[in-house]
Amino acid sequence: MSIREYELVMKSVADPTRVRILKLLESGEMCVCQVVAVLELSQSTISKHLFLLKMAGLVRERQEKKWVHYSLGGSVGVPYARKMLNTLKGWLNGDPVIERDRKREALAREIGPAGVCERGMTLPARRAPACCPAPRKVTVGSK
Amino acid sequence: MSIREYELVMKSVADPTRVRILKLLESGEMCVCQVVAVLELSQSTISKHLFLLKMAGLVRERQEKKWVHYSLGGSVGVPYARKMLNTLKGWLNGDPVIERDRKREALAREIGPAGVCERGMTLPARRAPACCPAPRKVTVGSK
DNA sequence: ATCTCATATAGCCAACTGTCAATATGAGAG
DNA sequence: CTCTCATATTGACAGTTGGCTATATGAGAT
Repeated sequence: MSIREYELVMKSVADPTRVRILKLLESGEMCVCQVVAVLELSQSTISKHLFLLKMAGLVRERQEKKWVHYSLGGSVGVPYARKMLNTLKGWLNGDPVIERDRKREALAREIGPAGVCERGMTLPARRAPACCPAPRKVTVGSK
Repeated sequence: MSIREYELVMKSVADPTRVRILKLLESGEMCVCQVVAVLELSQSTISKHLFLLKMAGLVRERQEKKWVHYSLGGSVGVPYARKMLNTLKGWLNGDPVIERDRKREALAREIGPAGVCERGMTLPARRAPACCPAPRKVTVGSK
């Protein structure tokens, strides 16, 4: 309702990294390590972005076993958030960055949180054949 | 279409000052001096914001006499911009800041661009009685 | 051609933002 | 209880942003 709340939501969705996260979550919840693996940003960076999205009422969190899963549609009572999430579903679907993320997302969902974490929050090079070892960890989580 | 264009539009509308300008323009075009008078920010600040809004395809400009008038709905071919302008029409209408701006906007429209500029881009204290002199210019344009 | 004045641009500065490496936290497993 | 490990937090740093003052620009008026 207030311009302050509006600003919180809009600034949250305006950032490229955060909108990439939101687009990932459109097809279902993901754990932090999966998001890290897909976007190839540091774990602390992803964690901070998820915190901001949560503050804006755009995502909610759920703990299961050792993983924290995030999903779309946080607290009710944030009308701007829900409206923007809905609008976003129809946007950016043709964007090359988003499409690349989607492919990597499919991989991350295939091998699951445990699989991703075993590999040090990275993804297998190509379709997961459930055989390939993790890459030699020269600089883990780099780039 | 691209995430870059998306970012341009969304960052533009996410700023409180710029959304205030957009809300002003919802009831019709205004010249720069009128926007300055209503928002009580420096002329250069307003000018810069209008430039950014124009770049994002959210506003267009039109010169008439010595004044430049800005209005909503810039270039076609920026789908995000049009969609956001439409969405914004239903938002923030109850916000105290926006409501205050609306009252001042009415004053600015009453006296017109010429009237506003004669007063050094300020507004009369209350309903314009077409008589009151401009305030002594101690520090013009200051808060 | 010159002057005026509304607007645009340039330059500056403090505050904010996004990223990473390093470290702290805390729930599950043993 | 202790250890492990996924996630959160901290601190540092570069880049961006939004505001201002001062100055440039350029179309109308004279």
